[in-house]
Amino acid sequence: MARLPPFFALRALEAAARHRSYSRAAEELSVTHGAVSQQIRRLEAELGARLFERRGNAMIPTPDAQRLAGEVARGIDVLKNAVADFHAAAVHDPLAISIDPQFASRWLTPRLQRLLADPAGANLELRVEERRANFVTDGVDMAVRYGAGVWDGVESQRLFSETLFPVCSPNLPGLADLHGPTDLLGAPLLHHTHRPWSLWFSAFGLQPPPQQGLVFEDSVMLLEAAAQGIGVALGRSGLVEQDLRSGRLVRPFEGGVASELGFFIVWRSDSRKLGRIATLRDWLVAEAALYSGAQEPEPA
Amino acid sequence: MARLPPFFALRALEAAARHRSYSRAAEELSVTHGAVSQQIRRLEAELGARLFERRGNAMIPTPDAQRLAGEVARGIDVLKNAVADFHAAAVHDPLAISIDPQFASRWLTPRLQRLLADPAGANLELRVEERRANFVTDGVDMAVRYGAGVWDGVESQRLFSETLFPVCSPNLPGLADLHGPTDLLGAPLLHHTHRPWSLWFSAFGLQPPPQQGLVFEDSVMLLEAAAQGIGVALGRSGLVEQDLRSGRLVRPFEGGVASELGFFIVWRSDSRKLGRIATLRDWLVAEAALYSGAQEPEPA
DNA sequence: CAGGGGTTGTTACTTGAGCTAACAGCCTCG
DNA sequence: CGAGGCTGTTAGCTCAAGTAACAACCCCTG
Repeated sequence: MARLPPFFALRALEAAARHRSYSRAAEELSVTHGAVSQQIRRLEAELGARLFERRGNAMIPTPDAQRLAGEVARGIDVLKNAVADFHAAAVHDPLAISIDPQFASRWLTPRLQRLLADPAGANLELRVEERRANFVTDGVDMAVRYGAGVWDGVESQRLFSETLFPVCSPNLPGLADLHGPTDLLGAPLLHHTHRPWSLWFSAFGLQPPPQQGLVFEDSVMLLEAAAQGIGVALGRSGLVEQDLRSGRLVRPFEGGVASELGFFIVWRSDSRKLGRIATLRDWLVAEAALYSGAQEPEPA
Repeated sequence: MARLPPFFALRALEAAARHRSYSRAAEELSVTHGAVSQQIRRLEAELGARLFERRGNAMIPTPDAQRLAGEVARGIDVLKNAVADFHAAAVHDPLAISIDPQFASRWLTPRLQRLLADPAGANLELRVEERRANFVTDGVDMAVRYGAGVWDGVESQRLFSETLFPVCSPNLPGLADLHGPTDLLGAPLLHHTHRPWSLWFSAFGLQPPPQQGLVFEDSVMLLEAAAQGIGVALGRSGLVEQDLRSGRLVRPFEGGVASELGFFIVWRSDSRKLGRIATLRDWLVAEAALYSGAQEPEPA
């Protein structure tokens, strides 16, 4: 492929051919006429052909130069459009959101109608996916993730603030002897894969017991076991509220630990769609605050 | 219209996206990887968006960057083609020749078949036109002109070498008294618009008489008047040969002046089609030498 | 026809964009 | 775990290219 002459020389040619004047071209390109003159002279040397002829005070392009200028104009247009489209994409392209499946099904779906009716819900691309999407390479603008709210190179905002505390059946044997955190070290503990008891014990400066015995992946099953009086489970404020109200579960003693874990809205602070991200984020946060508690989803 | 980012930055983006590697891109662009890295960083700053993400040893473009790169590639292609077409035009475009009408009708037309059958006659654009075409602005590659062979900024080669000498009727009164140039000063002179007697007299260091009396535009009419014994005409070797052979005209005394005027092939030495011009020029010159004399055309 | 305003040609000089070079950090693979 | 390969980053330099200023030329107008 033939080497491309200096780009600015081509621009100068194009502008000069259009204006039929070096001075006008120079003005348009914000340089002096001398610069245009030199560029075109160099271009003529490189192409091996005269491109302009001076006629009085006008510069007349040769037919060949005119044709070349036209083609160059097309090329420049393509480039300008490419850049313009890139910028426009930040405004018009869907806001791609990678969403935790649990969050999507248990929390977002019931609110989807409301979201879509709101301006914040315009032009979204909701991707419900298990894996943690890569913001840059996957073209994801925003994500809803479960975790401690600390991820590399992204900003995040907590959607729900949740408290962890022990719960058990009101009929649990030895319930009366449980008066504080230390007492739990000897009690039968029910474990959960993603919310280990260690979160609780370490908050009180205690060495947590090994995560052994019954380990549940599903919170519903965990709480069911607790309700049956098999042991003490670590409950989440959002999830056990109903059971506490109904008396199916009780708290052996007061005192909760604010959990670091939870659902977070995550985004890159250098995203080009920051404005739209903020709008949606604020809507989600407001919505979460509105109905705090009972409907919180369970992470995978 | 949005400002275009530095062209080289766009090239770097395009190459890097294609290779998925700054090093490969740098290689292709004949710069160091650092240059590519900087260019893309600047481009990211200017566009306000990440364009690449490092994944292990590969650089993955974002979907947006990929799309932009594709468009940029198109733009670059348009430019490359524009330049390539420009170069190709020198080889494939018709050779445009501006031809003096007299030359075309009296000399070239009878040889047109031969010319077109010859490789030199391939892909020509013959423009028969009175006015002197401008090589640069009119896209003319070559011309056949009548004159002294001296024009600004162009090269030329004489097609016919012609000699000027006095001719008259063998029955001209006082013919016997004409023995040399000086004698003509007193003789009745027949004038021609484009070949004044001054050409003749000044060659002998004589002050030419004023161009008054009978002034012809057409050589045929001029020679006709001379044959009728009205006066002495300045004859051209190419044109009067037949009349001399038939005895219709005679030369009062020997001695001719090489005329500077004549038909010339004219071209620009900086033409991109120099090779093809030379081929055609040589054909014309050879052809003119072949049949020198009788068939020479008359300028307008 | 002189002269003012406008245009391009041309040159020496200068400046800063952007490249190189070199080193560091990180990844991959054998 | 080390070698080789990739990109990130910085300092520093280079030279491509623009400026500025003058010259030449054109055109129009009073």
